[in-house]
Amino acid sequence: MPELPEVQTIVDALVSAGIVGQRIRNVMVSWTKTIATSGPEQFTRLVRDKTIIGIDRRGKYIIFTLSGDIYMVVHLRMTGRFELVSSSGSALPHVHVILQFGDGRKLLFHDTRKFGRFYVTSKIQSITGKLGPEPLSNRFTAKKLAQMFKERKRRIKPLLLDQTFIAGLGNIYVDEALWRSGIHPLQPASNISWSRVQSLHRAIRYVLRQGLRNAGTSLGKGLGNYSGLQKARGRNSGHLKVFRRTGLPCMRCGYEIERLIVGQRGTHLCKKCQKIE
DNA sequence: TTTGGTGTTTCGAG
DNA sequence: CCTCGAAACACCAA
Repeated sequence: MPELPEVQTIVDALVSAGIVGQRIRNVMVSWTKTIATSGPEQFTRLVRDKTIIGIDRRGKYIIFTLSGDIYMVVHLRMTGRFELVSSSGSALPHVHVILQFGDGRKLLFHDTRKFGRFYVTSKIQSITGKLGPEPLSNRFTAKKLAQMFKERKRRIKPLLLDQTFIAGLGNIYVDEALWRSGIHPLQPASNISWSRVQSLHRAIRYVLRQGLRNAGTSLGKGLGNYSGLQKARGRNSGHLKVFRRTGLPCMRCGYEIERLIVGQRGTHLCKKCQKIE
């Protein structure tokens, strides 16, 4: 599902496709609830004839900066995806929003499970203000992470999934980062040793950069699974060490990978390599 | 056929 | 402060 590397891959693809500079000539909304901040009519009024000035990512949000000091922000949630097509129509089912640009191309928002959301706002802080730090920024250091863990009694996995604690991590990359750093998902955050915090900090940045380098993680072949713009599949699934490897040998020690539920999420770990301290 | 698993966020209850 | 569970949905595998 789209986490930081997948969302960044999509943002990069949109920029490469020359979407920045395009004027939004026409808008179509066919599933009302996809627009979170207003009804479809007002949404159309707000974005039509605006020019896309920039496309950025913050956490798992895609931020389109539009002319007129407004932002159109998209969260893909679980199955949201974009497809860019030339003026002729689309064959995909579950297309809920279409933006047509000045050059005739259309950006289709496709979302099988309809959890994805569009927001329009003039104050970007209303969306991004609550998010935790960006894990790939220079300001996110091991020291900073140790400070963030201090006094936090919560279990490490749900904490890392909390977007107000740190932005952009999801189920896949959290399992991978915990495996790499040898930390048990149920470990209370406040008593992780300094050397393990350093290791986790490195691991988070490593797995995210690896995901980015491989253009994201695509699993399975169903429509619900992540793919980038133009249906491009990510190549990262072959690099996963624990996620969805239940019953297979740990790639570090050979012990069987187990699956448990932590905070209502499927969680994969090696109990030999990942112990509670 | 039916059931349950899938994963992101938000909200309410305890 | 915390944790849990449900809801928003459709699909797919068993």
